[in-house]
Amino acid sequence: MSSSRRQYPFHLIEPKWQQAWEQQQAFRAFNPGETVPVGHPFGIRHGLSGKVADRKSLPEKYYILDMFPYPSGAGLHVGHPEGYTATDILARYRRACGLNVLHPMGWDSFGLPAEQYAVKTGQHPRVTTEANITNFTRQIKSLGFSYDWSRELATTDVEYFKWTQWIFLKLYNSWFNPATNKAEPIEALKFPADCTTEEKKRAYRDSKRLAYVSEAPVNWCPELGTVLANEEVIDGKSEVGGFPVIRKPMRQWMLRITAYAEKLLADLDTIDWSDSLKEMQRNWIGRSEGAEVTFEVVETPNNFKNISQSGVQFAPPFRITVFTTRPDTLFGATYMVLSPEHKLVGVITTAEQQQAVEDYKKFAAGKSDLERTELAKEKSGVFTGAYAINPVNSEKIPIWIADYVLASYGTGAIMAVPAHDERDWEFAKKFSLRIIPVVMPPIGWLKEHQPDEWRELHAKESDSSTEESLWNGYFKLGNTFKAAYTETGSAIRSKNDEVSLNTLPTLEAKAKISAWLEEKGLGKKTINYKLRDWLFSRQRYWGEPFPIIWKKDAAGNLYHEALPESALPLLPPTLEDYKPTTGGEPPLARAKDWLNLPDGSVRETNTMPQWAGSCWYYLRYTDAKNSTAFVGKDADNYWMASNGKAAGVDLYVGGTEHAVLHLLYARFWHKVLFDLGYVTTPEPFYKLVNQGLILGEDGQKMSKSRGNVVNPDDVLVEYGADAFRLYEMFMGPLQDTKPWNTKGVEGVYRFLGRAWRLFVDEKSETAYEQAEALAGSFTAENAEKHKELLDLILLDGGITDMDATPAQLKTLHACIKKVTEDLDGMRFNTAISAMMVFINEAMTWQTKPLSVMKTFLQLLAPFAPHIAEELWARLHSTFGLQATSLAYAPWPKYDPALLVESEIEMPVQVNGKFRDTIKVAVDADNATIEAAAKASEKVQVFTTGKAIKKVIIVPKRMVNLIVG
RNA sequence: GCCGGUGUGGCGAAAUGGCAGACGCACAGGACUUAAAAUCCUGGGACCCUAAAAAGUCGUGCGGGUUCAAGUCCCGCCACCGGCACCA
Repeated sequence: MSSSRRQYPFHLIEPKWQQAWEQQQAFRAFNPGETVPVGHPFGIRHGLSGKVADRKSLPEKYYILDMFPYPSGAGLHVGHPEGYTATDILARYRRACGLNVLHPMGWDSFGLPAEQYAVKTGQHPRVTTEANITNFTRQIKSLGFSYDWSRELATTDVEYFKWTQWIFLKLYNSWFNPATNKAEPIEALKFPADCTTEEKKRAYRDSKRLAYVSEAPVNWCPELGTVLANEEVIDGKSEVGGFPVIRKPMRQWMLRITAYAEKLLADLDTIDWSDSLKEMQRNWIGRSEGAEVTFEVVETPNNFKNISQSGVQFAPPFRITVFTTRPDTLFGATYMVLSPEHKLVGVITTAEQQQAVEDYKKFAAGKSDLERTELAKEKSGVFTGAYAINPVNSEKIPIWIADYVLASYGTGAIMAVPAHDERDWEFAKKFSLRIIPVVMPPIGWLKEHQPDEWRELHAKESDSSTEESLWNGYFKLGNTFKAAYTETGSAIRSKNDEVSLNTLPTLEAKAKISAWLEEKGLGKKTINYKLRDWLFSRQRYWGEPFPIIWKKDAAGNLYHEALPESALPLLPPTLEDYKPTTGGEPPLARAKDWLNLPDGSVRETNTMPQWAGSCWYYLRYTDAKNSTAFVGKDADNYWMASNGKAAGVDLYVGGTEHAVLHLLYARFWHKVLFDLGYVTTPEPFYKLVNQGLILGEDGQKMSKSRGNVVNPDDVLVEYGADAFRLYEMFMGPLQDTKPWNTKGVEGVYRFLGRAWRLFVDEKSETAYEQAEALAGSFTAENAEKHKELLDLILLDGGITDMDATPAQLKTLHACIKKVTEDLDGMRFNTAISAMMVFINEAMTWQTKPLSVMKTFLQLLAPFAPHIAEELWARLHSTFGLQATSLAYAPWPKYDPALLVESEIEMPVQVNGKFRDTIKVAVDADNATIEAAAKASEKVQVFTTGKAIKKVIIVPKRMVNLIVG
């Protein structure tokens, strides 16, 4: 900590204004139907003081949102305020522009750390969570953000998670109707004819619900004691903590997000997000178009064991359906591969291969996800002993199993075309399977991969040979590919009695064979997605309990049933022991009283993941106190409804880490709520910006272990909130990754000091300092006294009520223009540099016009609101003006006429090289400009004795003389 | 491997196809001071020449191209960052 003198008394100014804003509720946003208190600055600005704000009288809305933080014990990190400052600047700017700005903050407060702390100490997670929220609130408030704190929420609030549970019930009680392409209530779903019993009806509905129970291999993390969603597993390790994750079959709740794959993908085109983020979501959804093709398995004397699986009897003939994106290569399919988990494996395997197949299945099942990725280089698999018939050429092809075919994608089975697929190629090479090329590559491909063959062919052929004749020669010589050719090309050797693909380019070949397959009932066009359903239950204590109970039917089988809405909120039980169990039994199961209901049914003991609460918090902010609905119609209509192009949240700022987690989940929930008619827009976040990572001073990612973490509290003590805010924005473009530099904070701090000294009287400041020294350092107790001291500082006599000179006006209006345009484009760093330019210029003025200085404070206010408010208030009282709130003062407009120069400098080039500048009248004609350029001595050095061949004049820009 | 992004002084960074390096940091020199800090003023891409300057040459990851003119547009590479990764 330096002992240097403060640039200005930010330690008095900042608490003073934060308190004033809070008392006045200055940044409260008003909903339609609310009464605007008399004297509220918003009401004064918009003529609504003391009136009920109906939708027509309210100005246009602007909803600007931060990703709410998880209130960790470590407190605020410098990365949090980066996004928060950006949104705060824009919120303040839009307010000044006259919009009704909704800018809320809250807490994503369910989560693992509080629970782990509870396991260690026995302290209830609610206690630590509340303490952390208190600390976060203090830190965030000390930065002077203009949040509407009346809308604060926490996902752990009973009044909040009641509605999270309510939305879950909506998911549970809905299904996706492909005919109408939207979610509908499950009661409206018609039963098929064979649903004759209650059990069958129940099973049918359960198979359609958007929230359903599935018994399948899931991601189990033993260290965390819970299952995880696919999105939470990175390279076989948990996203939180980096612990190993294994596959384990468990009964879990799933959300049918795959029903929305197409909408989630298509609607990306309607929203304004960065390309990279949209691309991440597109990749995650992973749409691919192709066809399903059915192959019949050949019956041999020693295969086809008559086995029943999950109660379903299997009987021949057996058919295997595969998914392929290249149906045009079907003639090149020389074998098939099933995933080891494929349900037909046990049925078709021959006696001879029985043991090998069993061993391989065990081997594959024993691999963790991590091992599977690491071993990906080497293909493995075994022959089942069975064969299938290729439907296009009746060839008998062997059926293998291999773990490079995934059970969870497509149909869990493939046709292998080794000539045209990298993976099939490797597998075929390893196990000496046939390779038949059926797509003709460009001849250049042969030159690259098989130069010897290429030379041989070229030697034989004439110059006029076509690629086709070269390839014909190639195959005639008995050559075959030495690598897989996976691109498109013309089909070859793809012909049977009914259909020929030969000579067709890939796209047409695909269409032709698909049509033929469809006609024959052998296949159909299909679209597949990589996206899997969302695993939605966790074996944890600190999460929303599911509003579900389990009952037994007449046969003694368990079935689930939803609680009625009237039973909400369903509170979790109090526990002594929050520990997860090793077997995957949730901690809630320990609470026997809570678990067992009088009628013999039991409660669901899993809880929802942390993402549940963050899936809809942005909706709750619009109507945070509503006790009869998760959000009221009017509130949703006003804050989320379409206005021109924008819909939903107008601007959402947060980190990239949520690209395929929160941002995908929230879009999914929103679309369901939209389909069911509860919200008015199909997308929640119209525009989204990712702030870049702030690195440590050493250029490395900030982390405790590296010891390079910057604590905002420390920066605030030394430089104040305004300097902190300004620095975070001055570092560089918001979206960029950039390193922290404490010297840089000093730079903007000095800028604020220069701005301060432009206004205040140096002598009175000295008097204040002496008084402050006597009064002792600033504490909460002597805050009032210090505030009085602050009043000792008087304005500088250099500010006068005179007219501004044209030069001064020009400086000011250039600044207004730049700052306004940069705010619209979210270029905060260059906006700040424009204000620095203004201050550097204003420092040279003998006298400073009041009007100019007032306007400058308005420009500064969104960035450094405390110092701006203080100086604004002082200017008004000193000059006896009516005190108004700076926060709602109308944003200044620049006058283009003032920026017009009478004389301008133009660069002169000779042969494209800059040589001199000339001064000409702004409206000078080309002849005058040319003459002035030629008259320049520096230019003449390069033109004398040479002919000027051409003169290029771009008015108001430059002159270029071309000499020969 | 595939997709997306980024490459500009010692550092963070600016530049509607038109004077590259605004603004800030660090640095150097000066003023003020007994001294320091703070503040204020001045300087600055590299090279070459010079006592100093002027003038000149080169310069936005590398190689080409379009253009009177390219950091900016086009083609081909390289490096780094982020995401996905046996998805048929």
